[in-house]
Amino acid sequence: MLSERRLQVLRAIVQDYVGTEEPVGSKALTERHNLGVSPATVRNDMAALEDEGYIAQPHTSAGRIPTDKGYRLFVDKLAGVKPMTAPERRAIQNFLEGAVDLDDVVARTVRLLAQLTRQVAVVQYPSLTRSTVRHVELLSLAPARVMLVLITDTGRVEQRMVDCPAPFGEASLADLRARLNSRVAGRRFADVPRLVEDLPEGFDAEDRGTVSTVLSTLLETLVEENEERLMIGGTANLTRFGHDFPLTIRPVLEALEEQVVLLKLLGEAGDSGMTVRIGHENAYEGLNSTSVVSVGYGSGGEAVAKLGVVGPTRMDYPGTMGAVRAVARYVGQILAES
Amino acid sequence: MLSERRLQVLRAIVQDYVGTEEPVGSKALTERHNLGVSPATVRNDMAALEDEGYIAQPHTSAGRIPTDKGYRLFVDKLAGVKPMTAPERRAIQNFLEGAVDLDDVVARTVRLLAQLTRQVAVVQYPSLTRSTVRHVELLSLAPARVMLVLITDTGRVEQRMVDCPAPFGEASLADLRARLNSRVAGRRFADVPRLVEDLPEGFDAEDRGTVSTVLSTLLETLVEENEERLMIGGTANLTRFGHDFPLTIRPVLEALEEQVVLLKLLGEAGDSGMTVRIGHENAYEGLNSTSVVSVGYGSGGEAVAKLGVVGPTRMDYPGTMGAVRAVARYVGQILAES
DNA sequence: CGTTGGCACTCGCACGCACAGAGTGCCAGG
DNA sequence: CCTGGCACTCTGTGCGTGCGAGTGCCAACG
Repeated sequence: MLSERRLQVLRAIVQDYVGTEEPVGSKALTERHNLGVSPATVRNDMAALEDEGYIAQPHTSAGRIPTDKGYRLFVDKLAGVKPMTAPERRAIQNFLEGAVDLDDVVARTVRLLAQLTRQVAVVQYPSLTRSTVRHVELLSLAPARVMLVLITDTGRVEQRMVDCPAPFGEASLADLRARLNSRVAGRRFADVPRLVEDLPEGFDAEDRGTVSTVLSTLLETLVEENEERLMIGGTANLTRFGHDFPLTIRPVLEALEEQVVLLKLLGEAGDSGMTVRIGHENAYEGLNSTSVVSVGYGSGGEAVAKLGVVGPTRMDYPGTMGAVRAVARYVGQILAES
Repeated sequence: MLSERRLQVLRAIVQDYVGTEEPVGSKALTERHNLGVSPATVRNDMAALEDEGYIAQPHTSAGRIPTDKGYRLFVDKLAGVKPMTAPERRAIQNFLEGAVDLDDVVARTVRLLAQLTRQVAVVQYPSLTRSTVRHVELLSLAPARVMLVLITDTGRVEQRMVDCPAPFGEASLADLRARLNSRVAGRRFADVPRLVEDLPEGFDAEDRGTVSTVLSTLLETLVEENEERLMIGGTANLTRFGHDFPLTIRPVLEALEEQVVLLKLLGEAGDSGMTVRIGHENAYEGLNSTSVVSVGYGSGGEAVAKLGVVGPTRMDYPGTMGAVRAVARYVGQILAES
């Protein structure tokens, strides 16, 4: 177990390194933080910290920089979440309240997060799984062609074409529309399959095929759209990454283009509370020199999607976590209102 | 006017520089291209080309590199469009045909373009202005709350909430839905305002306010959605930009995040045929060291939107133009089929 | 007059080297 | 356990040098 002072030294190292981006030495430490001990003592502590794997030196006789393990300890034990100031909170709220629709909410959230944290922001669209159906609309475009429109309680709209096995009259269509909505409106997506299971039985034999086709398309939509979409922004902040550009930045850009990777990244994060994944804790190799701070957000008490930021492991964790948490909270409010 | 040989020299310089990324000298030129003259002669020609502003030297006694003006001449007079090979064309077609909906078509197009050109791809969603209305759907969510869903012939769906000034019965809603669709279904967006102008007159006084509100929301949607959206991809290719990273890449990333800038960029390009904007020809300052190759694409004969790539001025123009043209052509086909 | 070979000149760049500065590890003493 | 001192190890930087690529100019040639 590390002594109290050694933890303080680690904290000081992380703070200084995040600020200066340069390896920090024993002398500089004692000058900038009044630890009450001499550089020599700090050197001993640093040697111990290095033995434990919390810090490392890039080359012999250079200062120390935190390792992933060091950051981990810092985040878990040494740093709190820095709350936003009142003016900042007000600014966030104002900015988000200007949104006109769901797309706009997401877009504004991305901009906001990127600006506050000066890093790359990632925001997942509110998930369908936990959402409820507001309305299902069926439109006849041709005798054997129906358009299915699904409207969710988060204001999202999905549409699908359905090619029917047989012509389908307007009357039958209206009938189906009515029965379908009476069963699923207001219900959770997860419950829909069970609720519509026996629906075809109420129809004439000739229409039954079409009804089944429409229903299976609906179910498909529910599942498929679970492969959720997301929006990213603030990629220009990647230029503040480090000195050795191309090599560091390229894999990150590639990861950001792969929605699958990002979704997995967010998905792996815990469902409740804020998650911080540091460096090699990220499964995806390209993100080994980045940290991901993510948190769930949602309209009610429970989370329907996640948002977060991707930045260098050398980041201001307390500040970033504060910003992420605050934004998530206010987005939740906005979604609940609309 | 430049002699034939001098143009050949310019062409050779551009080709070599694009390939090697290094200033090209007179000796190397005569070796790699058999111009039939000696280095000394080429030197004279190069001096002349430099006087005219087509090429420049980074520092005294280095080779020459093309200027924006040089690239311009190259593109206009010296280079054709390199057609895609048959296998490439087949690959493009296969890849695009796998798309399941409009979003997917656009997403695939972006990926494809980025991969083919190894540059940043930008694809505009098919524009609404020139599209036609397939269907307008009205849904009653609450007594005084209607949801308006607009479906276009390109398969795009837009929805809007409408708060009615007075409760609006199901019967009136069905009536409005029917009349509205009989007037606008299949018509061009541009014609819609004229077509619905006198629609409120056919309704009871108590409903007239609501009808007007719905109609004006519809018109708003048509206009607003003209601020079209776009999708970008292949940003990882920015890492192949040049040697002096952060400075070059940052403004480009910033520009790419500003949809407004990109839309303006595409909008400024000519409506028909391919447009190439080189370096300082781009109005936006951040893109002064990039070239933009864009072209319109559309489902019928006429263009409904644009797509293109953004890359360093030092790019393979014939190849890039070939890829852009081919992709635009096949996307048009796909859109026409669906 | 255009083309050519020759020649002197100019830079940028890589290399070697020495030096200062920062930081460490270790040790002996308080 | 803390502290001051000391020797050691690196890296980054500045400077001088030599090399090579490339240019511009000029005189000669067809």
